[in-house]
Amino acid sequence: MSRKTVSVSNDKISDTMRDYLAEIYRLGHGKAWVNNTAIAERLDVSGPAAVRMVRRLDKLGLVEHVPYQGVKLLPTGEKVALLSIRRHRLVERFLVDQLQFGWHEAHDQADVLQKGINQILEDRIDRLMGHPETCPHGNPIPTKSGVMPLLGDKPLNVIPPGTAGKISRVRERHEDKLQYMESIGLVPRASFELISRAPFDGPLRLKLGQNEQVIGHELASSIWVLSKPPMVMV
Amino acid sequence: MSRKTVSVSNDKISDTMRDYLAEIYRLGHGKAWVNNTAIAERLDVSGPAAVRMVRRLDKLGLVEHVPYQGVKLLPTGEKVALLSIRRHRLVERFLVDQLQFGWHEAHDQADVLQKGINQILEDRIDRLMGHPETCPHGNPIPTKSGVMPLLGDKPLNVIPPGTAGKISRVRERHEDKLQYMESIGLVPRASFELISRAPFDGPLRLKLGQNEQVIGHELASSIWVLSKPPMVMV
DNA sequence: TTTGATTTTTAACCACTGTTAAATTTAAGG
DNA sequence: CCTTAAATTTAACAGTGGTTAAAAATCAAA
Repeated sequence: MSRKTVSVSNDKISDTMRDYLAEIYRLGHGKAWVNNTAIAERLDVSGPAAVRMVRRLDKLGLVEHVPYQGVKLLPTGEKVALLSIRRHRLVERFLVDQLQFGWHEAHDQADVLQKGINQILEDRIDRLMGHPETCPHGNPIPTKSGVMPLLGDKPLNVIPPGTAGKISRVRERHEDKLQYMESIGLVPRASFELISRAPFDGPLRLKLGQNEQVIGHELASSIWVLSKPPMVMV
Repeated sequence: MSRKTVSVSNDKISDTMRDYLAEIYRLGHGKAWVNNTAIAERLDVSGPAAVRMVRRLDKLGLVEHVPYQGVKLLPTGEKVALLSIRRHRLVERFLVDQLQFGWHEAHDQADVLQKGINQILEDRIDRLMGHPETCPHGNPIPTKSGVMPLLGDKPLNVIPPGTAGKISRVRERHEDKLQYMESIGLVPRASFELISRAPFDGPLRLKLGQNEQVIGHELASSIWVLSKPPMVMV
């Protein structure tokens, strides 16, 4: 074991703390400063509750908190966050593949079920699901050692028309939007071809399977894809 | 709906309270007085913690507590207890049938997983498991309306030699004993025939499948069976 | 640059569930 | 019937995680 050990003893970190850390990761994509009002909103708690927790996490060396500016994960905290996100995404996978939940319900239901998952259950689920690599929305599942796999994908609204590829993930939290996307075949692993993109953040036309769909710019920005650049006429 | 409604608003009852209520049911089989030192032991908390909780449950009208004597479930509390036990047993069933856990691990693991189960998940599990009637140990699963089905079974150590029947359930909590019982085929739904029973709480001989087994009196008292009385020579 | 609005933090509080140490009650034996 | 041991309850306290109201800091606009 050459890897440096996490410097906070594991049982000092409560489930609630893990929830906060995971949410900080999600909000900052692991890097950026996050203001704790956003944390409070996401976790549905009051501002002061978030402030106090953030300061506690700071004391433990899990995050860096600069008053009136925000909070950022430190390496130790990031690892805790990633392990929590791993568990969350495995549970989502389980809910959708085994318990017949829809992908639009997966996130919230996973928040509930996750409270009852320990390491034994997590490992069992991982094994029974065949060590899945992504959650139902296409997000990669961090490894057991706390590393987030990189996909190298990009949002649909930045790639040039003519590009073909596969949808990698859907970064959207609203249930109704998720249901709509599913209904038109906008799901991870689906093949697509971007036909055109109107300027000034206008709508996009794309081919999905046999059909052609037109979607708004905002929706497009939540759809991430893997693609080769289009052939260019010389 | 002619049934009288539970008189305590549901959200006044915490998960911890449900744990206490369920444990009181298990200790008193729903009827007898239970001393709260026993509760404390089962839930692995201090005596005072149990005392305070019992008094709180008393205030809510869920149990009757007589100081220095013990505690007994009132109808409202019993219903809450039974619904908690229902969830517990469904989760045990799920763990064993779906997640490949052994029946000896089921109880403790279910205590963990149950924390993450809400009504939606419970119903889903119930449906996917085909509305099972018993937990892996053979205990009946209370109905959704909070009624415990009666089995009419008896402990093996009180039935007369010569009796044949089926094992209905195994009331044993020790993991090693459960594993042993499973290894000799002493599991719910197994057919048996009691060959002899030595006096003075001596060992019992019984036929299980093709084999004959000898078991101690104490073990026998935890094995409950359904049987017709033996033919008697006149 | 000063003011006023907004964001963020501090202060003070509450509820729940756990703890240990002390007091009390019950029960049992001489 | 009294004494002592054991069981049970009370008292006092700790930690977590939530709340609202007030204070302080930041930001934007006049």
